[in-house]
Amino acid sequence: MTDRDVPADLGRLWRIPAPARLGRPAELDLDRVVRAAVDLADRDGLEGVTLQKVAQALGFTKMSLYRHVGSKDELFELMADHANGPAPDLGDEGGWRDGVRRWAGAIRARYTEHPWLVDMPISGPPRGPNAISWMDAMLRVLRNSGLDLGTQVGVLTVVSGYVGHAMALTRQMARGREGTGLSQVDVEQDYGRTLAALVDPERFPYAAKLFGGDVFEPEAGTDDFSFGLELVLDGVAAAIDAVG
Amino acid sequence: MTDRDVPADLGRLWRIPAPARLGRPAELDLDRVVRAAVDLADRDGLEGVTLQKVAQALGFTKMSLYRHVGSKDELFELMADHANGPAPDLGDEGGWRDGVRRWAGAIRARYTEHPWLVDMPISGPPRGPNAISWMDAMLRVLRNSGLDLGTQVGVLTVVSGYVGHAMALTRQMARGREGTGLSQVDVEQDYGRTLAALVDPERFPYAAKLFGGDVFEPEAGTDDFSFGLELVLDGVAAAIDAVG
DNA sequence: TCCGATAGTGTCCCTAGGATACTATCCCAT
DNA sequence: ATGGGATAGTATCCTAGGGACACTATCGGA
Repeated sequence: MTDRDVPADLGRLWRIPAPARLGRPAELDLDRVVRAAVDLADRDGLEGVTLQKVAQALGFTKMSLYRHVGSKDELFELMADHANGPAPDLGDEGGWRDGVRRWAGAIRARYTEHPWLVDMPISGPPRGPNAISWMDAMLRVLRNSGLDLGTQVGVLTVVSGYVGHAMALTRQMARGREGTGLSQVDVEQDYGRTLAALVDPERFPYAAKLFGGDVFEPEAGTDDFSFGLELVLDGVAAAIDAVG
Repeated sequence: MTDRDVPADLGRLWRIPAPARLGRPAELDLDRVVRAAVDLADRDGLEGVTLQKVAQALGFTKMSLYRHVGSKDELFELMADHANGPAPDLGDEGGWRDGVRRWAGAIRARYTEHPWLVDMPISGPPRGPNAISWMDAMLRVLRNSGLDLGTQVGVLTVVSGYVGHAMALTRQMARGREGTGLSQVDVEQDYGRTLAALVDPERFPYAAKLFGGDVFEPEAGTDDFSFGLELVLDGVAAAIDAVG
């Protein structure tokens, strides 16, 4: 029940204050380290984050960071939780479907602010306080849906998985020809055309039809993100109907 | 239409034979390199794949690999396409829903054979021949669904995203306490209990209810994978109904 | 037979994460 | 006030990885 035997990294994630405060007081603190790392990632991407550079940005040496962070992987987890931030208040208007939509939109906005979040190696189920706050927000939205808790977690998994995956795809599309001044539309077009040259209609008839067609040509691109989200929401609706 | 101006890495992905065959013939070839790398990853995970070790496994020097592979990232892409393998024949029994179910099960099996696939940084939309074959298989399954091509691609995105994300979660759960002889159930239980100590009911009432309850206690664990998949399938069904 | 293209090698460099032993600093009890 | 001990930050070193580059070895064709 208490903080006893919480592993050190979890303690830092939750900012549990160290019990003793003896000796020389720290100039640096965890949040400064994490913030510096997040700033770096915002500018240069996840690859751009090295202990060296983080320390440099703070005016300390690389090794001093290890006083506050157990390893680079731990720093990554801290960065992710920081960048996710606490979930916003989603309000109560419109029932569960609107609520989930708002939840998805809100977390999508975070991904947009911090695109490197999608590059983050998935480090298991949510552990940090902010991750938990997003979880809490979703469970709140679903509280009157009639679904049992386990199922609500299942819905959470599917929805957050969808958002993450959709963002990753968008991101990597945009990243492909990064230096070049090509737009998203250009990249998709280029993608479609290049593959059209490679995909043999004998071998892959259906895919060939896709690349041969104009799906990847500039058009009134229906909002892919919304499409997938509404599809998932329809699935949730079915689950709720089934429970009645 | 021809192979002209296909980038070198794509050419290698599709195994387009080099136009000229002058000079000293190669002892090594792309497939041997890729296979060795995949074997290594199967044994030691993605982290265990270094150019050094791949070369060593083949009895060559590290730098010789660069004759066949442009960079480590390219090797990763080649590995992924190789590990995915060509999609199996999914048959025609049972309509689209059974078909998609089989598709998901089949690709899930590949993830199980090559768990490191989920660690692979998402490198954008499918580019390799095997990735295309999975795409083709899904489009084939959906060919009589009444959905237009763009929507079919949307369904593909959602389904494959779901499978990937679900596998990643499962994997990282299992990975958490790897050396320890704990079972999946133990890990989930430990996770739930640890977080129960951290999640304050005032701050996160709904999440606290979750961790305070017995959702993460050993029980007849409903199959999480199937649950999410059926939810997604219900969403697809709704999309198909909407089109009529 | 030898020229030139290609395959594979040896060596070097840079960067990264991290271990370890050190010095500097400050609180607290005497 | 003061010195001992705990803590913060530093200097130095190591290992490993990716990759550049110049080199040698080996073959096919004119």
